[in-house]
Amino acid sequence: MALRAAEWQKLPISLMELCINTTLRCGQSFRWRKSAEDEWSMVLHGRILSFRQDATYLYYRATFPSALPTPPHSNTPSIAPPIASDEDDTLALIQHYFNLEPNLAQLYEQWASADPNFKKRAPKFTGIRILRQDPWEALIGFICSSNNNISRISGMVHNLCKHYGPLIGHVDGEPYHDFPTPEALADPKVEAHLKELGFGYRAKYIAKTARIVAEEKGLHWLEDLCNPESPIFGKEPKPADELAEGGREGYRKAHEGLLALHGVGPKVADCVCLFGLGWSESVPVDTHVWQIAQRDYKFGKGKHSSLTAATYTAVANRFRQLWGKEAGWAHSVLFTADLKAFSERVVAKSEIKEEKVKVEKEPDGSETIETVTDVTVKRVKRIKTEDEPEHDVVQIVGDLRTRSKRRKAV
DNA sequence: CCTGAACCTGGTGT
DNA sequence: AACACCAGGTTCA
Repeated sequence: MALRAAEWQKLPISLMELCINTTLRCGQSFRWRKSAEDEWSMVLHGRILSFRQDATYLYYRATFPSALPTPPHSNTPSIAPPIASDEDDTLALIQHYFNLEPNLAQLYEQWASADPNFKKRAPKFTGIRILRQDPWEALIGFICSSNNNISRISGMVHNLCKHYGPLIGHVDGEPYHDFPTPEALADPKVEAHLKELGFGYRAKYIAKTARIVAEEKGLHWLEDLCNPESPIFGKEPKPADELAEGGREGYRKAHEGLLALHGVGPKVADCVCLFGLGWSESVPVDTHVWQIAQRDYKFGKGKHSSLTAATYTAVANRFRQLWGKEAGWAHSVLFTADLKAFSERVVAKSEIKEEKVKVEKEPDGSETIETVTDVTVKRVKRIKTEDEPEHDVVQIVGDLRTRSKRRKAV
C-alpha cells in the first residue's frame, strides 16, 4: 500500500488559542481517534490528518491515499480518488477546520468580563474552539447524539465510516475512512443494517435524512444554510446580516430548515448550526446546559420550570444576550467544564495539600516519613431548592490519595 | 402551547 | 444478579 505519509509540519500556536486535547474530546466531533500517545488522527478532505501539540506548536501530518485502488470486495466502500500532490492545501485546510481566525484569548476576556460565572469556570478550560465541521457529517453525527452518550455516539459514527465511507489509508495499522456521502447512506438496506449495528431508533432517522438529502433536497441545500461569513472549505466568505436577539436571520432560517428533518429537534438543529454551519450564536440547550442554566443562571423556576420549547429559546436568548455573537463558543466552554470526562479539572474545594501522617523510627536510626498527598476531588455543587435556598453538596468523586514514603537520612 | 410516554442501547450504580 | 437510571433528545398522542 503505497501511502504518501508526509513529514511532521508545525504551526506556532499557544494552548490558550487552541487546545486540541480539549477541543477534540469535548463532544463537538465524534470522529477523532487517538492514533498514538498524545496523537489524534482523523480523515479530513480525503486525507488522514494527525496532530500533536506542545506549549508552542501544533504539529501536523497529512497522509494521502494511494493512487492505486485496492480490489473492492462485497459491501466494501470504494477507494477515494487521490489528491494532486503538488498543491498541498493542508495548512489552509487546518486553519479552516480549527477556525483559527478569531482571537480566542480576547473572546474569553470578553465573556469573562460580561459573566462572573464564565470567569470562574473558564480558567481550566482554555483553548476550546468551535470546529468548522462538514455540515453533512455534523447533521448525521448529531442525529446519532439524541438521548445518547458521547462514547456510544463515537462508536456509531465510527461504524458509519467503516461500513459506508471510503477507505483513505492506515495509521499505525488502523484503517481510516472518510465520512459517507448522503448517497451511500440512502441505500435501502441501510436502515436494517444500522439496526443490526446497534443504532436503535436512530437508524430510521439516518436513512430517512440521507434519502431526503441525496434524492430530494440535495447536498447543496444543506451547504447553502452555512453562515456566508464561514462557508465550507474552498468557498469565498461573504458578509452575514446583523445579530438579533434570536440570532441572525440566516441562523434562524437554517435552524428552521433543519427542524423539518426526521430526528432533528431544536437541540440537534442548533448543534448542526454551530458545529457544521458556522453560526456562532447558536446555543444548543441540552441536559448539561439546562442544568447549568438552572444552577448558575436562575432558570428552573416559575414560567421556565421545565425545558419546554419556550424555555429552550429563552435560555438560548439569555446566553446570546450575555455572551454576544460567539455565544455558542462560550457555551461550549461551560458545557465542557460540565462533562464527566473532564471532572478532574473542576474547581476543587481542597486543592492539593500535603500532610504528614506518621513518622516511623527505623531500627537503623533513620526515620521514614509517610505523607498523604490529598488530591481527593471534591466537587461542590450549589443546589437551590424551595425549602433550603442554598446549600453546598460536596461530592467525593474519587479517592486519589497517593501515599508516598520517603527516607530521611539522619 | 404544554405534558407525558415511548424509544434503542450500553455503561454505571445499588 | 437484577434493575433503575442516565447519556449532548425527538416524536407522537
